[in-house]
This record gives sequence, structure tokens and C-alpha cells, in this order.
Amino acid sequence: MLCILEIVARRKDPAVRTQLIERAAQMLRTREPITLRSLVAGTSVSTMAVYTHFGGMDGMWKALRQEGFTRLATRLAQVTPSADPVRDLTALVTAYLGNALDHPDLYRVMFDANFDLEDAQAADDTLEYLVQAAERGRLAGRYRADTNPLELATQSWAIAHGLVSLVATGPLPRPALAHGPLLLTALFTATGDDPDRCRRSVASGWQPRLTG
Amino acid sequence: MLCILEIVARRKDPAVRTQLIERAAQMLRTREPITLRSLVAGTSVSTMAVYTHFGGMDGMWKALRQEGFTRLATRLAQVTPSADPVRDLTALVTAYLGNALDHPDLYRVMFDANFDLEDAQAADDTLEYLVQAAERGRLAGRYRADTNPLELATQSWAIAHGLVSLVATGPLPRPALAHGPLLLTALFTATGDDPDRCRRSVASGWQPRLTG
DNA sequence: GCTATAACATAGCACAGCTATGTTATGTAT
DNA sequence: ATACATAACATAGCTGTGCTATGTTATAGC
Repeated sequence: MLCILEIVARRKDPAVRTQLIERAAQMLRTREPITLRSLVAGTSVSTMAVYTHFGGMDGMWKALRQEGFTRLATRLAQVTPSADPVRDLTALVTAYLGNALDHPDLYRVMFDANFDLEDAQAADDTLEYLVQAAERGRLAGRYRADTNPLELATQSWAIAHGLVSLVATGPLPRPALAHGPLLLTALFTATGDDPDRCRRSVASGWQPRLTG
Repeated sequence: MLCILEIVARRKDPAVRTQLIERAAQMLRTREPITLRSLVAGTSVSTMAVYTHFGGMDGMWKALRQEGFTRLATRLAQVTPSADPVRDLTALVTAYLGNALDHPDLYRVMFDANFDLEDAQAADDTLEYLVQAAERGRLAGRYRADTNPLELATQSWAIAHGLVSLVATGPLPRPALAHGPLLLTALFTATGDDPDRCRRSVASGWQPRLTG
């Protein structure tokens, strides 16, 4: 009997994979240039490990982007829903900004040149956190009944990404992030929330620490 | 007599410089990989020309980014001020989006990894167009008297950059740009403009062609 | 134990950006 | 007009890049 798919010898060690991408993330943080040889230099593995585990440097970068989205998702998941969904959506945006500021180089890689479907899916998955909060806000009557949660989430995302990418990638100074609350309040108010109540919700969901 | 500064022999030909960056922009458009040798291959100059004119490939990329900001400034300059400064600011944002969509690869390069002061200055110069429109809006009484034109311009920029970079770089589909009018209206209204009047101004400044 | 399989190590390939060195063209001074 | 000084230019070769071809070794199933 032929057991084609079950014949496996010398399985790859998953630890090697995580070791490599963690080292890559570390090198990204310390601004060291990441090359095939410099990447494996700090480890006990050979250059071929990059090919068996990632299929090449492109695959490694792809996995690194994926790691970035995973960390982002972890951070978004730490935002515990409260009774105020507008505050929650603000808190999610704040978490998004905080993640980008804590790992600016990783964030830059996440939204760099070569995107493919896998990464786009990962981006959509993280967006889903915002969609849920937007939907809860609509159900709570904070936004107009005809509000499309996906659209509101996308608009919030655009604001967050616009601000943080201009700050993380260069031209704008970090205090420019302080525009966040005003932009979010403007968006949520335009979506139907009461201005004063919205201001309070956004203020309670925002983390002033970001602009430091 | 020594004329130190005036002793010049065989001046560099500016035409070579423009030829190279135009070819680089063209190769960017056609997705050809831009390497030192592939860049000069189509020209009659040697690889050394890149070093005499730009000091290396990094300098060439820097000049290419500069060219991107120059084109952007040209496009923004084509927006003729009208009697409605809110419309004008919307039109400027629309021109910003249109430029990014017409030259997506160039736009990506403009906001890519290595930024330095020269490029940041170029970015600030283009921002100045938005600042002027914001200031005119304030003087016209459309925005609150205590509105900071630079801040309003920066907020508009963040919205534009957030939207268009998410569209040009991947995850969002092009129709997502249709969120622009709502976001701008929300921002301008929050800055003091009358909601109905603002909606009309934004609608008249917006180019629906973008979302196609 | 034997064999098949795949992870692994090594060496070398093509190409990248860059630089050292020689050549040529051009403005200045005699 | 001629000679010189200067810098743009052409050529060839350098180091380092990602990648691949080839041989070796460790592991799973009979």
C-alpha cells in the first residue's frame, strides 16, 4: 500500500522559522540591514534554512509582514469592549496607532511595495475588529441606522493609517497624532452621533500617551 | 590671478540628468526593475553618469522623489482659486488624489523608506497649497476664527494620504476613494463650516472621475 | 538494519552598486 | 595658437547580494 502523503522524513523544525522571523524583526528594530547572510549569521542555521522554511528572502519578508499583522491583531484583541461602542472604536484606532509607533519599521514593511492576497487577507482580518465596533455602535443607536459598518471602519482606518504613516515614515512630527481625536470626532459625528456625547466618548477612548 | 571658483572645464550637461530621471520615471511606470545598468542601457551615457549627476543610485532615487513632489506641486498649482475656499481645498485634495492615482509607483517612491530633510521640505512646500486654501477659508468666515490653517491642512492631508495610500499600495479597492467627500465634509464641518453649505462646496470641488 | 526522503551544509553562479584608473573634451592662460 | 588644468566620461574590476547546484546527513517506515 502506498501512503504517499504520509511519507515524511526529517520534518522541518518550526522553532527555526520563528527564530528567523524574530531575529528579522529585531534587526528591523535596530535598523540593521537584513540580508540573507546577515540574517542567519546570528543563528546556528545555514542560509539554506531560509529556503526550506520560506522559499527565499521574498517569502521571509512576506512572513515578516504576516507577523506584523499578527501582532496588530493581538493588540486590537486586547481592547476590551465596553458599554460605549464609540469609545471602543476610538480605543481600537488608538491601539492601531500605538502598534505602529511601537514597531515603526515593521509597520512600514507591512504596507510596503509588494502586496499579495495573503497579506491583504491579513489586513482585512484586522479591519474586522473595527467593523465589529462600528456595528455595535450602529445597533446602540449611536450612528444612523443606515450606517454601513464596513465603510465606517474603513474610514476610521484611513484616518489612522494616514496619520500614523505620515508620522512614522517621516514628514510629520509625532505630536501631529494629536489630530486623531478631532478627526475621529468629526467622522463619528458626521455618521450620526451626538456631538457632545461623541467628544466625551472619543476622549475616553483616546490614549494621550501617543502624542508624547 | 587665481580665479578658483570660475575654473570649470567640461560642465555637466543638465539634459543628461533630466533624461535619466525621466527614463527612471518611465521605467517605474512600466514596472521595469530600475538598476544602475538597466537605467543607462536605454541612453547613450555610461554608468558613471549616474555618479557624476546624482552621486550614486541613492541620489538618483532622491532626485526621483523630488521629481514626484515637483509634479504634485505642478498639479496643485493648476487648481485655480475660486470664490469658495472650501471648494478649493476639496479640489486641492482631489488633485492630490488624482496625482497619486496617475503615478502610483512614483507616489509610492515619494513616501518610501529613506526620507531626509530635502524631501521633507518638498513635502512641506506642497502642503503649503493646502495651508493657503485653509487660511482663505478662515478669512472668509467658513471656519472658526481660531482655526489653525496649518493644522486643517495637515488634517486634510492625512485623510488624502490615508485613503490614497491604502488604495494605491494595495488592500483597498479604488472605489474606496469615494469616502473622500464624506471625510472632508466631516472635517470641514467640525472646523466650523455650515453642514449644508459645506456639503455643496465639497461636492463641487470633488471630481467623481477619481472613483472610476 | 536498509532504504527513501527531505532538511541541511558548502561552494559557486549571475547580478547588484560602487570604485579605481585611464581617456577625452573643454575652458583658461600664456 | 598652443599648452595646461580640470572634470566629465568610459572601462574594468571590486565586494556583497540573492539564489542554486551538488553533496551530505539525519530521520521515518519496512
